[in-house]
Amino acid sequence: MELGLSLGDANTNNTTNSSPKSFFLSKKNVTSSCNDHEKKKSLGFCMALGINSSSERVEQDEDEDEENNTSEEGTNNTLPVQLDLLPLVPVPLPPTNNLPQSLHWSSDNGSSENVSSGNGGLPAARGFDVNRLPAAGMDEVSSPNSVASSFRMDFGLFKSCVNIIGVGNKRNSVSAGGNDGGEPERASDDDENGANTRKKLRLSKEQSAYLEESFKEHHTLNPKQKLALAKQLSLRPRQVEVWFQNRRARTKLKQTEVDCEYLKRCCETLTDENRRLHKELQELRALKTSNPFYMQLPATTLTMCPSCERVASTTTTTTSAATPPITAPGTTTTSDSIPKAIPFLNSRPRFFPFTTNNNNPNHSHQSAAS
DNA sequence: AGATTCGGCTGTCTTACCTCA
DNA sequence: GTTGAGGTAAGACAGCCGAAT
Repeated sequence: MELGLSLGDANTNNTTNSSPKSFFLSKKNVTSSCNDHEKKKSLGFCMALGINSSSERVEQDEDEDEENNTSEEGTNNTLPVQLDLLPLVPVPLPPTNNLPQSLHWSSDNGSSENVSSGNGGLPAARGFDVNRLPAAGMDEVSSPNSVASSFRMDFGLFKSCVNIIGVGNKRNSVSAGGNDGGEPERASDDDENGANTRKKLRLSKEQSAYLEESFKEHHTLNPKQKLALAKQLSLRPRQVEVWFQNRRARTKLKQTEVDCEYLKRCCETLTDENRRLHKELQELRALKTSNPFYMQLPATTLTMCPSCERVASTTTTTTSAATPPITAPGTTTTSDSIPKAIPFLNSRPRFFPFTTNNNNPNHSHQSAAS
């Protein structure tokens, strides 16, 4: 099911034809990605921008392209439309040189690939990446709890199998029964006592930070990367896999929240604008009744150019041309003023998938708003 | 074409930790 | 200062689905 939120002509069937004047709320993504969050916060509506979860796939594909060292950068013909929901806010990335050491992914061809070079490998996809929010820095994202709590976990929680690596712990590799490098098992993790209890551990600060940095570079891992990361962090590959799964899910959830908030603001702005225009219309009608000469204005028909979607006017002189134009105070009927009266629509965000043919050489319409 | 494998996504459970009264 | 309730974040898992083989 697709919900079409049309901002354009109500007469056009935007949901069925290819005229992209509306953006859609994909039920698949809305229900799935917002489900947990809506239970808690009831944000009203969520939105899946783009093309049915393609953004995640885009990141994955780009990552894989990096790994394969393909030279097809920027030549991807199947590049999905990236809809920037929010204004591009240049948020400085935290320095990545605070890693314990550089991340070296072993690519498939065996060559070691240093990926800790800033955000060079990051897909510049989202205009507003929740991972780069200043308030969602490394520690805040990965570990909202205090540093002390993390260290408390490291040294105080594990009763029988504390094995410290650096400052962190190695409890997981112990409980894995020496499964490092083994294939990820989907069964529940039995600890060394054979108890089938699902013991939950807290990753150390260093482990979380390392995983975060890895996630900034690659949102998905190939088996080799997963094994290398698990070995480096003394975690089970399954743990790394699960961590990335959860991280992706939470990133998506946060992005959905951000998108949702932005769309709510857009909706409020449009509602206010609609209210204001209704009020203006009422004022014009009132003026029309009070001023009988008002209707002797040259009839001005406002039409929208289907090509550039700008308002044009055609004046039909049905009345005396000597009649001076009378305009209502504060209101204008010229073609220039109409778009200016709708500042939001003039500065509409680029995520509206409008098709503009302004570069069309055959487009001879003299733009009134130029 | 159907079976199998694999990886990602989603929903849910569980646990650790924080806040506050 | 201690404690318990409530909330939240995060780790873990099962099930499902799509793609690849």
